Amino acid sequence: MSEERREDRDLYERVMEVSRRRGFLLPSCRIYGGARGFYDYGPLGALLKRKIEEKWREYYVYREGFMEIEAPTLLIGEVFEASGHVDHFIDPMTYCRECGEFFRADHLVEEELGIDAEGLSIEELERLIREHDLRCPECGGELGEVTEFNLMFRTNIGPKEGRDGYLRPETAQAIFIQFKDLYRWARQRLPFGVVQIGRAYRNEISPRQGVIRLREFTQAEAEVFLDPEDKRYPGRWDYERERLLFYPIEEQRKDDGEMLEMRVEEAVEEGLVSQPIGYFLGLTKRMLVEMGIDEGAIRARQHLPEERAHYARDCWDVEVRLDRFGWVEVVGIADRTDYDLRRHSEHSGEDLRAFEELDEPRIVYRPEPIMEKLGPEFKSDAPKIAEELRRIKAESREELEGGLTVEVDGEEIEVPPDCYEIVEEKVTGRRFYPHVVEPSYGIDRILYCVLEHNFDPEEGMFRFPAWLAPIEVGVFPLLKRDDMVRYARRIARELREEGFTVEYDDSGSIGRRYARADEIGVPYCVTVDHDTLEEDTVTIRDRDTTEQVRVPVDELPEILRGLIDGEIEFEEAGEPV
RNA sequence: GCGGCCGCAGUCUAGUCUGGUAGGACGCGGGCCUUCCGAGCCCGUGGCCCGGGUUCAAAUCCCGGCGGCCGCACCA
Repeated sequence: MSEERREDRDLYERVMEVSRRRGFLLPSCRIYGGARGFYDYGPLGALLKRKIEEKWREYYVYREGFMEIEAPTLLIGEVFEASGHVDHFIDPMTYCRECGEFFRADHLVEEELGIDAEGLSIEELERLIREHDLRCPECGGELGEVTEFNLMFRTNIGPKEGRDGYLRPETAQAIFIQFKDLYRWARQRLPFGVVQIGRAYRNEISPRQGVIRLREFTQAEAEVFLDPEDKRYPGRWDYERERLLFYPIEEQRKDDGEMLEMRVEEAVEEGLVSQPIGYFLGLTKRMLVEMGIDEGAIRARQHLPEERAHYARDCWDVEVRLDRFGWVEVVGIADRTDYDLRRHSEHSGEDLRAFEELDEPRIVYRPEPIMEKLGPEFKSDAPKIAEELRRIKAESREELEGGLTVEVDGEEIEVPPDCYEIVEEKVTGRRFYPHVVEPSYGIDRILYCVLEHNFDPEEGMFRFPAWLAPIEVGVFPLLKRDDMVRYARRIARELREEGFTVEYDDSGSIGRRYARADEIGVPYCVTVDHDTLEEDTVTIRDRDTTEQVRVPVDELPEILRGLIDGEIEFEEAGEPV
């Protein structure tokens, strides 16, 4: 009966059950009844997560050479005002008391009354709804109170009121606001990349699906700064040769739309994806496959215009197919253009532009305002006019002669020639806002995909790639006898000193210990037996074949390292048993 | 946030309808056994999601909360 029931449960349920029982993932705050949208990583989960993050670093930091920074998760309000998150992340909501339908209060007022409701306060929206007796557009029911739905967690910094702060809804902003220093550290040369791995927070209305939608989650983001005039990322690796399933907007809109399988380089050539996005799609696919995710269950799907974020011009998700949830976004690669740097420049007053030196300096001409003339002539408008004049550049002196027209506050103003002096200026380069292509990884989702895709439902165990297994080596005495126990403990200690994650186990029978190790995906188990005591050799058991080889104890660390790094085949690791 | 179903040791579950104070299996810890693939035997560990109400008495009935699953909505 219970066996039958076990088979009824879907993969998600089984994976989560093992994960909970063996300490990968557990609901937070359990003794207080749990907290939706929050999960703890248990001992094995924390190890696994670290290995995933480290693999990510291998790709982005060690191989691409991107700079890694780590910034606070709590940032002051101005940052998110500039980034657009305050406007785009806080929605006034209302709902129907009859049918329970949920609405954006401002959209509803706009549609029903035909007025611009943007920026209206909660109270004003509430008043408009009551005054005009607005009803539910679905069923005509009475509407509930208007509440501010705040996707960002807001707090105060400092005592009392203090300064506004938000827990970051994405890690990216911290990178943009440090652009000046980062650019300098990159020797002021584009392209360059900056990464960050860290927590981000979103107060989701209704988080579900375990670790797939969390209120606190881990992002690994890379911001790749590119020259908009040559918006390519010349990667040093061959990820563009990866084959991938592409699901572009046009196919999604067709009734019989299908995914197109091709190499990244072909997709770039055909104009399906931009080169930098393509490069990181290919990179991502290779990384996911390395983590044991099924190649056929990975695709690149382009965002439809209506689902794009406020900052994105184009965005492709890398999705992984899961048993229960279908295609799930695990990585988003967005073209953020110069949106963020421009906004932060405008809001902070800092110039966050890059500079490129020209091969040959150019001579340009510009009007330099003469304030003694401008002042008496235009009074209080003079400073603004001067500012506008300084913006004007010309190829030749003649273009500026005989007076100029500038626009100030929407008004055309004629500036007579005696109000400025034409000066010659040497231009040595151009200043511009770099564009940003952002591959953004949801580490928690990837971790769940890794669990599900490496889960063997027949045996009820994880078959992680050896390098990824949270516990790399199990060490057991064949019998729970003092001499074997001592020997095995010593081996376990020595392997730990060599940097392996090791589990020593002497409880129950040897078969039970292998089974326990299999369940959490331990790739190799070392057993101390009678021969070990005689001749200092041990057996290594391979998780996936259950075959064993016998090796000398003093070569054990080296052999295990080779096995885990995939440098030696198991059959060649020692004498077959 | 709405509606439906649900909540008992680490896991799976009997008991809930009909109120009388919780039983099993696996796991886990210890012991025996001395054994290379979840063996056996003995001992032990551990539970009614939280709060309130009804009642002499609540796992059981009622209300509220929290949490889980499904559908809707939300997920820039």
